[in-house]
Amino acid sequence: MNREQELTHLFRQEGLTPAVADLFRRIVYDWYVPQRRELPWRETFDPYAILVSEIMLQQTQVERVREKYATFLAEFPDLRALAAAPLERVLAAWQGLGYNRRAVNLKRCAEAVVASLGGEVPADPNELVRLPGIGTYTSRAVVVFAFNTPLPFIETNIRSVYIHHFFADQSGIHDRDLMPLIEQTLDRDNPREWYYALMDYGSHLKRLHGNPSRRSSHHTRQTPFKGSNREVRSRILRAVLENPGISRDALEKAVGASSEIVGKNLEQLAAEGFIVSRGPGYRIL
DNA sequence: ATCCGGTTTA
DNA sequence: TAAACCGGAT
Repeated sequence: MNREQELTHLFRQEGLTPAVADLFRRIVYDWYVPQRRELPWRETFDPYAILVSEIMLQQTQVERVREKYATFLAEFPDLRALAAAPLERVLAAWQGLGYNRRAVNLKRCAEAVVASLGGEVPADPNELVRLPGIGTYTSRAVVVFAFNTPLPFIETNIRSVYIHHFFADQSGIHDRDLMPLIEQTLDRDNPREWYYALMDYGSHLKRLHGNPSRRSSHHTRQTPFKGSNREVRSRILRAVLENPGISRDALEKAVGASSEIVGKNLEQLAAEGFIVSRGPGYRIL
């Protein structure tokens, strides 16, 4: 019986005892130590840089973030720089990452921290989660990675690890059943490194075992991008970014959608703080 | 053509 | 709970 089978067996026999937790951590760390991914945001403890990386990593693969992270930080090296920057520059730096409202929210975070939190990223997840675009995952991940604080949290790679080892032949698994296991197996001596290990190992398991996270009750499939409103929206934003002051007519031509569709999206983008109508045309707020 | 993923709003 | 939100890799 190999170590993984032993883990499954022991877990079924006695539940998540300290011995089972130890064996589990050993399996994860033994895989991780020689395989550790070198990622730029793992080389800093700057809470701002870590916040930037976590926002970028929402819904976005590591390889796509890697380069943008460096150029973004070069242009906006700290919270105050980002807070003071024109939104137009921030959105331009964001192009290629997708989900542009993350960039708007990130800038708003910077403004809020500078305006009312003394310019320091809070070390308390309950403070962080009040900021725009920061939910339960990001608030805890930032605190764990920036301050090495032992807090339980879950995202897709972590989910894969726990489903693979503790729910091997089940599906429809809810996060509420995973969180206690995450809590009880947390390496309290070095939570930052432990979560790196979980994430790298989980990413590996997906390639090896066909994404165990699909067996989560939280797994969803995105509708096609082609022909979607998301596509129209991104084209509008890009057109305004590239042609400040663009007229409504030119915008409709550039986007290739009906006047009704463009108008509806323009309203939404304005309501979300992306775009303003000024003079004859449209520009970034 | 299909796959991947946190947060917010309804 | 469901639906909306992006772009690049495969």
